[in-house]
Amino acid sequence: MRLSQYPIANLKEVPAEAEVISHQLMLRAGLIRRLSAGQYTWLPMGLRVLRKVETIVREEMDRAGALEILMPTTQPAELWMESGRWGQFGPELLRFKDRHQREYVYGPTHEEVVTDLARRELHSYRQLPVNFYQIQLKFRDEVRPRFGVMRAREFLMKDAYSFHLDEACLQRGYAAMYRAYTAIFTRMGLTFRAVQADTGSIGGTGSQEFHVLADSGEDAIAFSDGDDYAANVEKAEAMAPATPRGPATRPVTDIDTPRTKTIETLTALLACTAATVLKTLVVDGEDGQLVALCLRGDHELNAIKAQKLPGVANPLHLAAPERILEVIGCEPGFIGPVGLAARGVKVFADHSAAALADFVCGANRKDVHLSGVNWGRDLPEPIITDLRNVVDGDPSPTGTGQLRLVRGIEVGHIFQLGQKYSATMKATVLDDQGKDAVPFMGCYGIGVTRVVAAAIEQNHDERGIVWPEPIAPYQVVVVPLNAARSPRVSEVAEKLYAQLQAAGVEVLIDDRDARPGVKFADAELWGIPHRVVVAERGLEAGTLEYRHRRASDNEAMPLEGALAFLQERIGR
RNA sequence: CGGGGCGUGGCGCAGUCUGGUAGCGCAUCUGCUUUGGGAGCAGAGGGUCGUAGGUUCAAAUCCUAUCGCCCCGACCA
Repeated sequence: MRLSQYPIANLKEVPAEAEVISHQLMLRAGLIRRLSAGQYTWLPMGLRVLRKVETIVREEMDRAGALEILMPTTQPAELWMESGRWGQFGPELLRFKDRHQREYVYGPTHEEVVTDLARRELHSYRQLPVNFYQIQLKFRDEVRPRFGVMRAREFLMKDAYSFHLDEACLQRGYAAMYRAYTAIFTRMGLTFRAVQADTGSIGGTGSQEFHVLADSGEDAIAFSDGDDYAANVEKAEAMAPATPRGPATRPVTDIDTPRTKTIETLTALLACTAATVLKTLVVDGEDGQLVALCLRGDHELNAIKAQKLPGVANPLHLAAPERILEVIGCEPGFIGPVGLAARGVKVFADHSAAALADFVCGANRKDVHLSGVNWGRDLPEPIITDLRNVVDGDPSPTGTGQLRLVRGIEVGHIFQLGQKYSATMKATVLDDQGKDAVPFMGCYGIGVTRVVAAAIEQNHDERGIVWPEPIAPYQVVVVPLNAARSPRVSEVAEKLYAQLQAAGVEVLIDDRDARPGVKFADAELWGIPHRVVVAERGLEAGTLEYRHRRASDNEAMPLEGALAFLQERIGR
């Protein structure tokens, strides 16, 4: 493409709406434009990247034996009523009516539609296993769309759904998708990690997420430095401490702690570490009761784990202060587990909280804490469970190595769904005995648009985007300098451009009447991997200047054989 | 949905408190000069100040309502 004929100008200033770096760079480099909250138009330069991501996904899905289909974006509500999700989904599901007042949804996901397809088309076990996938726009009416295309309301997703006669076959299909995803993100040139994940509301038995590693990632992931264990922190298991609880050595004592409502102020006042303090959080129970969750002062509650506990409301909700005052007789800030059982409050403690002895906790009286408290002596033993987020240095649940924490952006998720949809929607096939069998399903998603933003989060510098080569919009940019004054520069640049094009290289020529600085800045903002400068200066010596986007210096390249030089660098 | 903030040429902002008929930088267009890291000079075009009411001789500015957008939180395959 000729940049002289490209109408979208790069922005020097960052639009005020953009907070994260990928969003800023995508706007500045003219990859996307916002239409409204969470909706973006993809401009030519951005769309090329999106299509490359899509192509890699498609090729690897095809290679894995999946079959591409295309389902409608809009779906009749009946299917959602049939699966039961019409009631389960909240306002995130965009609902509307057609002219006949028939209810529809804009698909946020396609389990219902694909299951409906399966029950119409699949009748025999001989047709299984099968994996249908599509690359399709989705709409989810997110409470708060943000970060540009990273968390948009409308986005492009690759969603695949597999059908299997039995669970063993599902496992094999799932494993094949794991391999396909690994191939996909590897081919894209991204640094990523597959981690065990919580299955969330989708349910099912096994689930793994694929995260692009980036410091700005929304998710924390934990992995062992001793083996290949890796899990989302939501899911990562926190082990009981290696050293058991010590003996009780001190009596319970009141401590005056006026206005000391946080662990931070408490440890400052008492000159102790947070690891010797017990923190008590009170949440709503299932039945209107309250439930107390005890953690060591230096640990953080894991909401996913907590809301799965028997008797705890799901979703997790911190109890209202008024309700706590009513039941416990004290405002939050001075809550402790002592005496709660007598008030009908169930007490759970994290493994490490349960291992404390002679600990400090709230006294359930304003401005008072207790010290020297011991489980079993001063209050009943709690229900011991895993309640906290793992922290860096925790032992790995596998027993090998320690956990390390990094941040990631979830770009893929694979699930073993089981028979949830096939059973509810009666998608059965005949097995080899001629009996009805309910297929096992898997579902596998990749956020195609999100991959683009994640790639930028992971690969950029102060000058702009640094595309991994497999997804760069163009491979090479030819930059003639001062061509207006030098017919020779223009000739050489045009010839090279034509050669590269003929050789099938994706090439840009910056034939704009612009100063060198402008051209360099734009090429770097766009993140084009290979840059060739054509200028009088080098032509005298019969050389051009080559520079890779990641390099900091120019390299001379011969004018004769320029094509071969570049092809070698591109790696073809 | 709770909390906070912002809507003024395409983009970034000032002006609002204290009412007097809109300004700066970037971008765009024209001309001349310039040409290896986002050029200089001269000139030009472009805004009913988100929208709708109200107060006033007079509203970007004050009042009311409303819409949109952003951030934090809760929420989220």
